[in-house]
Amino acid sequence: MEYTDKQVQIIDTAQDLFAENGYDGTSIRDIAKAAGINVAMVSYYFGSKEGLLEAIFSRHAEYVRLKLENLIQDKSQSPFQKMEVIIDSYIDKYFSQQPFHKLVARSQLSNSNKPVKDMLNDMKKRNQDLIKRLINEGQKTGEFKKNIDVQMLMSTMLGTANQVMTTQDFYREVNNMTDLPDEEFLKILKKKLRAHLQALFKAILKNED
Amino acid sequence: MEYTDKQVQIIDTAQDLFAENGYDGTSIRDIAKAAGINVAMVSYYFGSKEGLLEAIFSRHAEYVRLKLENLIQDKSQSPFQKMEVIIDSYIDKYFSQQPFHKLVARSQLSNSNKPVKDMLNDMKKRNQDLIKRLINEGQKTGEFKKNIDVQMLMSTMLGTANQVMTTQDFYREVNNMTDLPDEEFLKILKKKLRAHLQALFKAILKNED
DNA sequence: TAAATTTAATTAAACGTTTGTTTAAGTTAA
DNA sequence: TTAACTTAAACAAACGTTTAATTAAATTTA
Repeated sequence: MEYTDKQVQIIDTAQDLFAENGYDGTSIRDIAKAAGINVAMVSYYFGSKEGLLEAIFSRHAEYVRLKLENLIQDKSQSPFQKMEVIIDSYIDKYFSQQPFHKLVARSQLSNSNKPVKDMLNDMKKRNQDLIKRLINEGQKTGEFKKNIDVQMLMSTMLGTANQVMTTQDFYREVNNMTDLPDEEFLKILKKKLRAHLQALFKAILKNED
Repeated sequence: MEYTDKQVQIIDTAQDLFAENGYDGTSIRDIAKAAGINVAMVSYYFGSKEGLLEAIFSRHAEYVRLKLENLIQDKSQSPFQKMEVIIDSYIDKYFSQQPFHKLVARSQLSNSNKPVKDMLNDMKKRNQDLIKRLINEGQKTGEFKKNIDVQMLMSTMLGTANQVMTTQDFYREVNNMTDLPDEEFLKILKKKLRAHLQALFKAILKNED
């Protein structure tokens, strides 16, 4: 699916507003106003408000898949090094595209929007299969332990990153970092999260040398 | 704050509907219909729809605090044993009160409802302070490691549990457990999650003997 | 205790907004 | 001269909340 500049502009705007105020909490008029377009354009281009939401997700699905596939085929890195890259790029993506990931989290919690949920599930399944292959590779070389629950492992990565992101203001308050510039605070938070997740993955995945 | 039976009935109904369809996705008329009351009763008892949401959270806050405080003061268990109890009771609560925890997750993602967010943050801060005390205790006895990021640790517990809960249907599908009875599936899932979290906590907290 | 009075609970109807979507007229570009 | 785009206006439906009237319960008075 290809989109014109105007359509992409609508998608981007809607993505931010959906993430900020929720799907139900965002009206088409809000989107139209923020994007500087007429309310009828959403129906014209995407059929409906729900169609717009689907367009938002489909635009991301392909990008993620490609990136993962390329990484896994890379033969210059060991399985655990690849795992570290996955953690890194995941955190980067989480923080650089917070609105989108908030939207994903919201959509997973929601019961409506069956096509959207199916799309998210397909996305996740594909990604998880790729990671499973990576783990199998590491088990063959003896770098990884034998019994690994891939799904629990991924739930920890996604869940922890999500939790840290959604409660970052709380984290900031508790640690007296409210007077720090946003950028610097996020840098520290990312660093902490990265170290934390890598320690967790190491404990679960790696065989003691 | 004390509530009459009728008020509790409204709170319980609203809690389920909010969790299922979101705050914005649930109308006062939906709540009234499901609870078998008139639409005006919500405004009459709780002032507004938002007031109802606050009532939902305030009812839980006290309960959690009491339980945690009692556990920590218990001298018959070691710090790590207490930590295991915390994980267990957390998982139990997560699964037995899924609608409520979905609602919490939704509310944390949402930007509106400042009083509600403040209440959630207070709740979390109190709980985290108690757990911090528990960890300090374990560090004094030498059972726990020195450098522990309590907030990252809690983010992993809450985040992982949340992620597993919200994507349980996906977990079920991928592992070919769709024909299993609900109850049995949840039992297995809880067991896996418990083992997973305990392994994580052990790796992060405990000193090698 | 019985009746009278006050307070609380409950109702249906109506309020003004806002919602997603459609229409029909207009503009721009191919 | 088509076709694609863009618009303002209108649509019915749903929203949270308020109103005023009515019933039920509690309290006071006789």
